Amino acid sequence: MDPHLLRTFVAVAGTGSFSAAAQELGYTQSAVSQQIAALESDLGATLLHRRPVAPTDAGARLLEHAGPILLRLSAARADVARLAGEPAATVVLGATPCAGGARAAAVLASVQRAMPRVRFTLLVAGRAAVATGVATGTLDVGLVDGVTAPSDPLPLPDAGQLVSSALAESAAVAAFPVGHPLAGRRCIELADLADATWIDAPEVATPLPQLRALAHSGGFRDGFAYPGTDTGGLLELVAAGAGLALLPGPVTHPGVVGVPVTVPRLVHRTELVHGSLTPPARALADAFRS
Amino acid sequence: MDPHLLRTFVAVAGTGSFSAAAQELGYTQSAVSQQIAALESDLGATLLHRRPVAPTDAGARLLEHAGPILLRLSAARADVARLAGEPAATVVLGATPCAGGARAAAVLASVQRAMPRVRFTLLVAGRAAVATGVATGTLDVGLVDGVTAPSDPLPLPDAGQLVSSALAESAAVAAFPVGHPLAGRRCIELADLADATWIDAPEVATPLPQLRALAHSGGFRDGFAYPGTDTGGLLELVAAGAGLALLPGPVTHPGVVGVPVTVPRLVHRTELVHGSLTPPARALADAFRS
DNA sequence: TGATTTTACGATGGCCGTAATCATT
DNA sequence: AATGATTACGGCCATCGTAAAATCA
Repeated sequence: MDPHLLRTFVAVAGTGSFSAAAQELGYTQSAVSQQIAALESDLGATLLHRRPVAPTDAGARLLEHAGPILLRLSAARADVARLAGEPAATVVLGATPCAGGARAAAVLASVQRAMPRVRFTLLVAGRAAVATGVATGTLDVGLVDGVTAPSDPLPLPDAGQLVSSALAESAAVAAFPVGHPLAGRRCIELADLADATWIDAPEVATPLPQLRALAHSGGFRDGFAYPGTDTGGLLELVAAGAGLALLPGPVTHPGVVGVPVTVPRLVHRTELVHGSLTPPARALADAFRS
Repeated sequence: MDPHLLRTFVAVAGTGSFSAAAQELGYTQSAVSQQIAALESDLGATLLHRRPVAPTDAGARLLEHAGPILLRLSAARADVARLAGEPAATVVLGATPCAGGARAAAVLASVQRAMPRVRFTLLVAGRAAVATGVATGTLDVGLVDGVTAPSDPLPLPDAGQLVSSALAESAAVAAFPVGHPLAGRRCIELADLADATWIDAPEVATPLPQLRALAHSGGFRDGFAYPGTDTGGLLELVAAGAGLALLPGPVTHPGVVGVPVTVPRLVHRTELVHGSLTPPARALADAFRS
């Protein structure tokens, strides 16, 4: 199972086309066809239905493994490179929208002042992008926020020895439109909200699948998807009655009421996450922790 | 980073010799040398010191990744094979020594009676062996026991979607030789034992590194190592004053006193663990859970 | 019929083994 | 010296690209 074959397999499964995958990877259609054939013969199973091309059961199962394997592979490469290469003259901090606030900017600026020779950069991206970026070495340090139970860490993709430490916690708040029957409550149980319609805003609120996991429930019907990274825009949708959302911290938006979730007690936590650190990156991480 | 190269790298690092690794893998010394050279040139870092051959810092880091990657790779292969291959006529149950007790045998026998066409087998092995066996498909179902906090699952090597569910829990008990100053206590805090000498018996008691993690302490000095799988033998050592041990359940052995650990509250739990299940393996798993 | 995957085939490159060389104890 | 890693070299196999054939919509 050559990683190359794995990579073209996920490309083919992702694009749903041999030719598109070939173009994406800089191969010939023929080469892709041969690679898939080789992989299938190696594993002794057909991985893809052709015309239309879609993963078989076995292929779908392989896909679940392929992503993490490829991720870990590049994490290993980046990890070794960081340890063996010359000391990097640049440090990139990745942050999710909510985590990369004023404090992040201030810390970054102060460390930059202390080490003028090193170039510090801030890069805002989604949760998954920050986590994989840190794992693969694209980012030196990550700031990730999300909602969990107080004793549990934030769920991160497995890419080896990622260190994460909590920086701050605040209450997790469910956002209702005014006039919603539950909007008057002082506090609320998550289970009561399983039947409501929710907005799936994975970048700025809590991803729905995670919400279902936290509540041990299959509910939480999703209405709109909100791929944006702007809290205000999401709250507009909530005010308009498009659905509920589980957000960090207090909600102050016309037409929206925030109620803290008490059972299970949920917190919005921002965590600092990193792999092995170059010296300047270590300085940045230490600055955040102090 | 071809998995082949990774595999020979861990073999070389493990044996501490190019020639030994070559023999182990069925290669020539020359081939191994070339593979290591290729890997080092690919990663742009020297991974091994030569003469004596020992991993460099970068090599050690790579080793931390290589194991899980290789494990996951074979897990993927096994997973696909199980899903695509013909229905297996044999089911292998792996169990750690403490977990594979009378109940395991009884359940196995009853399922065997119900499905005479399928061959059910019990295989007793260490924790790690059972877990990796389940992950790589060598074992269909695993029974693993160990000590943790009540709310935490047992730590398992990451090999994808392993399902684990608790079967039974009992108190975790620290074993003292009679006459030990703490042996008279009704209950005990783990932190009080950090300065004591412990026997490292990873197969039958709690591995010391895990103990340190549970107590958030660097203590727990290790005296003897006890690689065996026999509780009686370990308790002989305890009685002789060789050190303490953290064990499942009540201790009844001459010269040894057991005291339950209360802070943090620790339990000895046996978990049922499996990946995807063939139908007969599913029957076995269901029998255990009911 | 047309788009798309598969097969055929020749060329290139990679990898292993044999054997000679080099280095360290 | 002797053990053990590296380098040199030749042969084999794998994989890619070009191009023709086959297959499904």
